[in-house]
Amino acid sequence: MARTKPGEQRRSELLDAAESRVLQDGIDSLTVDDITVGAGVAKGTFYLHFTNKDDLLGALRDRYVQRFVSNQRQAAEPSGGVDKIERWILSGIDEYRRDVRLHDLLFHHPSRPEGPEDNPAVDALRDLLVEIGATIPDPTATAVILYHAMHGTADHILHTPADEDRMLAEVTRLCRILLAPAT
Amino acid sequence: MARTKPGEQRRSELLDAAESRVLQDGIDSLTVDDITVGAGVAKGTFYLHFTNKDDLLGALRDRYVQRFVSNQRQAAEPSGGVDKIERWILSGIDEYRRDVRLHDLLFHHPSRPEGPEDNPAVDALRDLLVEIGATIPDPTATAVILYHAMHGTADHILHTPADEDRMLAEVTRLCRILLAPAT
Amino acid sequence: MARTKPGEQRRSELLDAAESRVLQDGIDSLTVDDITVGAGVAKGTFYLHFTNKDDLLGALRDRYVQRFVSNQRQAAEPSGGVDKIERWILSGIDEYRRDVRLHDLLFHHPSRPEGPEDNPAVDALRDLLVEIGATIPDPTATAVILYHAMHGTADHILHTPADEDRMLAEVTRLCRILLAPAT
Amino acid sequence: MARTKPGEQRRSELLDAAESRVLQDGIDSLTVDDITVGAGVAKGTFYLHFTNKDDLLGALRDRYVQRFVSNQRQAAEPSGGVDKIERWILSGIDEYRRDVRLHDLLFHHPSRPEGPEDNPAVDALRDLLVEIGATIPDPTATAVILYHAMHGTADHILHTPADEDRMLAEVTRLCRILLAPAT
DNA sequence: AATGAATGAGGGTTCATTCAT
DNA sequence: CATGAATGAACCCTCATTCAT
Repeated sequence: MARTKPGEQRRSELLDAAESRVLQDGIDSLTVDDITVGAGVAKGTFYLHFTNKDDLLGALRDRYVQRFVSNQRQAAEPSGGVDKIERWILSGIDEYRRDVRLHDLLFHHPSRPEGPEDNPAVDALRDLLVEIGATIPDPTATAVILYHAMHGTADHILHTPADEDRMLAEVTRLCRILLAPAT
Repeated sequence: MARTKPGEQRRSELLDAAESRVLQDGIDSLTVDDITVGAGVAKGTFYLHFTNKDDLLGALRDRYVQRFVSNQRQAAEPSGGVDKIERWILSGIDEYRRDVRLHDLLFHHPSRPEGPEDNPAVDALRDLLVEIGATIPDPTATAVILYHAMHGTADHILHTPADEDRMLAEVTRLCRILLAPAT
Repeated sequence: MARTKPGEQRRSELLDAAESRVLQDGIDSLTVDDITVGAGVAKGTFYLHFTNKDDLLGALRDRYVQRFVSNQRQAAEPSGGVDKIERWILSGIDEYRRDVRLHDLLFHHPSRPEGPEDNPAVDALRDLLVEIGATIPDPTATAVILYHAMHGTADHILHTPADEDRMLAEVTRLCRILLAPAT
Repeated sequence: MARTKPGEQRRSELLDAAESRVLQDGIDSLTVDDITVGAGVAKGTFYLHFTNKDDLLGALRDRYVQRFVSNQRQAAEPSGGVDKIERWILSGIDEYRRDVRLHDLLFHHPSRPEGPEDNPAVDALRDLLVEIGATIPDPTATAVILYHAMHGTADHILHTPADEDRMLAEVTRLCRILLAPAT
């Protein structure tokens, strides 16, 4: 039986198996055994691809962020002006809602290394604000706030799905108000 | 030496010791031994006051929330109108900044029981918005967003202290815009 | 069932169990499980008395040395002059032969911390040489050599028991020659 | 690139790599990976030349002994009489000092198979004693003792370099006294 | 009310060895 | 001859919880 696979694929399969377990039971109960059994390999194989469990968690986080920003970028692409921001925000909320569980599990876990570690999503949003030439005093500050409003909105909708419509409406209002050309 | 103390005091001392260790090293590395040594009691004493470690963590969370809302209420008290909201927000940011580490450690930890579990701070903010008669379409939605903007701002300032002024300015702007009587 | 025992006794029992396993199979195959099973306690109990396996090995070495020098001292006590040295040497050989296996296992093992770490037996021998007023140019150097001659003799007898008599005779000759008042 | 090399050379390179790693970190931490990486070959190649790790360690020991006795023989060659013994001893000390670390690492390690296994160096010394016609009652016994005195002296000088001169003087004295034609 | 010795399940990591290519 | 991905048994150590005193 051909057991050898290209390195990238094995690594991916291990990440997939880990992600799936994390979604089921969280990081704390995640064991290397779980992962390797899930990926159909022996325990030692894990250490051929990751130096230890934290290394894998880091890889999981990187993969998450990469997927996220790439999706969001794609969704906002076609539009322009304030619409672009709105779409970016709304697609972000959408994506968060789909993945928020994984997000929180991965990023609100003590295994995450300390340190500032700036948020690529905030940076992307700031760039977008600049790009559309929004008439705002401080794009960075606005980006931070919008980003957290987006995140909080997604969270809230998850906890209270009934509030979905009103929350989306309010976020939209916030967007328009914050970015409206001051008259 | 009289080693017996009133139950409430022992319990408090254990909570204090635990909180102090959590602030130093996080929850994951917190052991019952740490706590009892910190409180100057034997290991078994812990189980006289808490049924298990998670029970203590829950008590720590309750104490945190109680302190927080009570402080914020006090700070906003004297003012009225939009000022009251602004004060509430700014004092919240202030307090978060002082305690955000403990907050995140306690509330972003997998030991926290799952489930919706509504946020008393958001409720308090909504009540405030209603109380001052803000002319907004959806006080609840606005409260959610303002709350997360507040939290995100505090987080960002912690990571990037240099941004303090601009962030506070932007949050103030947000408050005024969102709550401004629509003209 | 009264499971609690005085600390010193538990510690001793663990040392005994470990020593016994080491004598059977050497240090490399010694596991903490072996030790605790041998001592009739749970695994965790081991770590109540030793910080880790190396710590226990160190304790085993200390105990060995203490026993050794104390026995040797006792054997040499009654005599005086060159006789005292001879007795010390011969009792040392005797004891080595009884314990050489344990000695080598403990002291010729990589787990032993590096570093000079002077040999208490050599020191004791030097003191003895001085005490009896041996007419030798360099008591320290003579002590080193006699000590190793003793050790080597014991080793050789163990490997080749048939040589016992001749080896003891030669060591005795060596003693007398080295310490004889130069004429 | 032509990766194939004559068997003897590959084997030698593997031995060299292993010896070098042993000298740095000891046998316990020596891994087959270390060796093959050090020799610039793949892991599997190791098993083309040695049946397992212990096999390689045995080869390392054999090589060591071969080198040692051949060097010592060469050093003693030119002289005769007691001088020859003295030279043999002193060159032995010299060589031990240079290689004692490797010696101890290789020969005081549990991986060494058990059993009597007589010492070729002692045999060589006994032959030498007989050859020069030393007037001693028991050449074998004397050889054993001299050999261990030599080894112990080398050890001591390594631990306490300051004692070098006095130790060499004492060993010389011992040689002369032990071998001196009894008057 | 308080103690603290004892428990024992649980999991991360290492590494010699194999074997399909 | 040579490769190196894969295997999986083995073992140390942690720590929440119990319970006899």
